Amino acid sequence: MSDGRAAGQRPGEWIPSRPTSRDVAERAGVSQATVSLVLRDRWAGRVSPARAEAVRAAARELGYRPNLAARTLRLGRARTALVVVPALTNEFFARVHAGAARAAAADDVGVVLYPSPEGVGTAPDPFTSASATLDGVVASSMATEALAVLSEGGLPLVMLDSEPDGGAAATVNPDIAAGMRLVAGHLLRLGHRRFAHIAADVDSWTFRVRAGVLAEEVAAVPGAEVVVTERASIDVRGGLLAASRALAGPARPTALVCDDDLLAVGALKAARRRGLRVPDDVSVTGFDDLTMATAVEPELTTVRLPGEELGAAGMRALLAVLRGEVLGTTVLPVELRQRGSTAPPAP
Amino acid sequence: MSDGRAAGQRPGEWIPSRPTSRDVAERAGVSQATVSLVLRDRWAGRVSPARAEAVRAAARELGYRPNLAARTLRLGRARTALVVVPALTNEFFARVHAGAARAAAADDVGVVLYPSPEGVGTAPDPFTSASATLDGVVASSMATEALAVLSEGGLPLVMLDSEPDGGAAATVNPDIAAGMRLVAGHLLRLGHRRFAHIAADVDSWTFRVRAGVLAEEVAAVPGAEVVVTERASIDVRGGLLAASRALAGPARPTALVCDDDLLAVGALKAARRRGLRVPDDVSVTGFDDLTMATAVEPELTTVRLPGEELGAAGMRALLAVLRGEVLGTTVLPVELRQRGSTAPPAP
DNA sequence: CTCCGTTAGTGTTACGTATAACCTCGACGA
DNA sequence: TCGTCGAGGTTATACGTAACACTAACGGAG
Repeated sequence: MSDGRAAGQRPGEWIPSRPTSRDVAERAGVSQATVSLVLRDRWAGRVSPARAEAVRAAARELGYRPNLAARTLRLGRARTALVVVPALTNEFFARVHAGAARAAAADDVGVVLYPSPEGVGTAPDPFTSASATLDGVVASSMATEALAVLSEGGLPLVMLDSEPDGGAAATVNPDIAAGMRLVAGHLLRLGHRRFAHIAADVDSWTFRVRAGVLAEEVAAVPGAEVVVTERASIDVRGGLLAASRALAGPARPTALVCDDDLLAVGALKAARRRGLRVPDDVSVTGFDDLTMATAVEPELTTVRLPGEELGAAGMRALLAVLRGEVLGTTVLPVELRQRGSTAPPAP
Repeated sequence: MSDGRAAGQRPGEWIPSRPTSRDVAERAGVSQATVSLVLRDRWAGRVSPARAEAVRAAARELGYRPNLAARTLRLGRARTALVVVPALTNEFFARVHAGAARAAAADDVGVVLYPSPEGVGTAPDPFTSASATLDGVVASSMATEALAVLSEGGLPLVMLDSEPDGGAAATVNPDIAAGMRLVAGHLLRLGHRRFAHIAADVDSWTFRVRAGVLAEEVAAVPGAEVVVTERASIDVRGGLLAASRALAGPARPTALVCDDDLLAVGALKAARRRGLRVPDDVSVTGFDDLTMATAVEPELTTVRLPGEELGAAGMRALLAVLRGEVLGTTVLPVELRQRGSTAPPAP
């Protein structure tokens, strides 16, 4: 090895070697330590302004970027958080991510997104497959089994739309119970008495709450009843199948309460296939207020969950936990968006 | 709250000190070097099976996870690739990511997803905001300005659905031209002669190709014409507005050719609002074959782009480039999905 | 008995950064 | 005159891992 500088034993193949802080130091005629001080803005009263500017100029000319691996190793923390979402395909979680990324960026923290693949058991380990060193985790409404995997990481964990006091360092939830109360109240006031619950087939806290509150609210009105509950995978097809089954029963429900807009869109299709008009023959409601909710005809009455704010609040909670603060559960308000898919039942 | 595991942190400054390979070594009664050899599976003929097993047991008991920052620093490569998508909200790019992640995992490489925020100029630098050390980049059909930012990273770059020979180390494209030819041929055979092009308002290669091929194919048939081209932001609302304008013109088109399913769904709504029936009064086509394409009524005739395969092929290309291979452009086949939104024009 | 190859390890180093600890020099007060 | 102080740096080191270079023991061949 006649290579002067990096005669070291680089394993593997050739790597385009980026300039290091030492290269910058050499070019600026200072020591590596000075470069670090200047570039980290720790130079007040320790480096003269002229030299500081020289260092910055050298860095700019070389296109220097600090090696994140080395920085992380040295500092012991990565200024990076992992955001875990159950599905990327679901627009709601894209919003959650956007909010989390925004909040993190405000604190100069980066975000790595981990979309948990279907079937958590078979999923690759989020902590290594995310390939970044991490300081903490924000995870959205996961199934209980997925939650168990996450808590093994040994990292501060903030849960979104999850059971309060469920072992996480903090929890941030949209007010799911209030959302379902709004839906039930709206439909009951319209005169509906026979409900079907098109439920998600995921065993997570948020869906248990939805089922519980719906049952509760309906039971509070004499003569009202949830005549059938059908479970469905959270996509349009699942909603279609489940709603078809629900509508096929003997005492046909007049309102289909769906745990998710995707299910509701499927329910819309199911109703149409059975020759039922929405909302004249059957009302349909969803959850989330996805773009799709206003893309379909009629537009969906749905509960708007503040996805972006949820992600942002979750990230802020994580950053607070990392600073040593102790947090409990935060609850964010939700809204009912009344649109064309709900109306009084046919007499 | 009283969970023993997660509550193990003292108040104040707590550094999440995970066990290191040295801790494992001590517990197993060997040197740190041996731990590294065993855990990296480099021990064939260098460590006795008994000791190797002891090391693995110690690692398991301590819950040891190698420090990725240290490993990356030592190796000079991260076994991590960045996947850049223009929008997370778009299901198509979720598919691209899924494919890329799958292909990367097969080679034991991790993936970090970077959803380019709106307005690339103002976006935080993808390379630092992704917070991971990276070996290469796979980027999907970006606007030309975004591409410029990416090429500054000094990393091997594979572009998806982009201009061949556009400066990337390799390019993988769905056969967009063939897709548009299928759409145009289908509509022309049905008898359509007056077309509107509902185009994306993004200046990228893929959309220029779509416009070019549509114009070309239509011009090849006497009497056929693209009577209007409307640009729209790639979402349902954008499609609605653009299609409204297109349908308001004097020589009303009988077919709305949309650059994206989201635009097509908007077009469906626009037609309905104007009292036009689809497909009887006007035909509509899209691109991508999103879930939404079959959620609407009528279901969309659209070009299915192989999103997952695109991502996987892109990642395989990147890995090949990292191994030193030289690649050109790969083209993946596309399919026309004929559904209910197209029919012969009214006489 | 010596030489050599093999097996089974260990010692040591470097990766690039951040920072504590140290050094140097001129000005200044006593 | 000397000690002291602060400004303006530099030197040295540690972070955790991977792997090269080395060693020691042992057995068989010459």
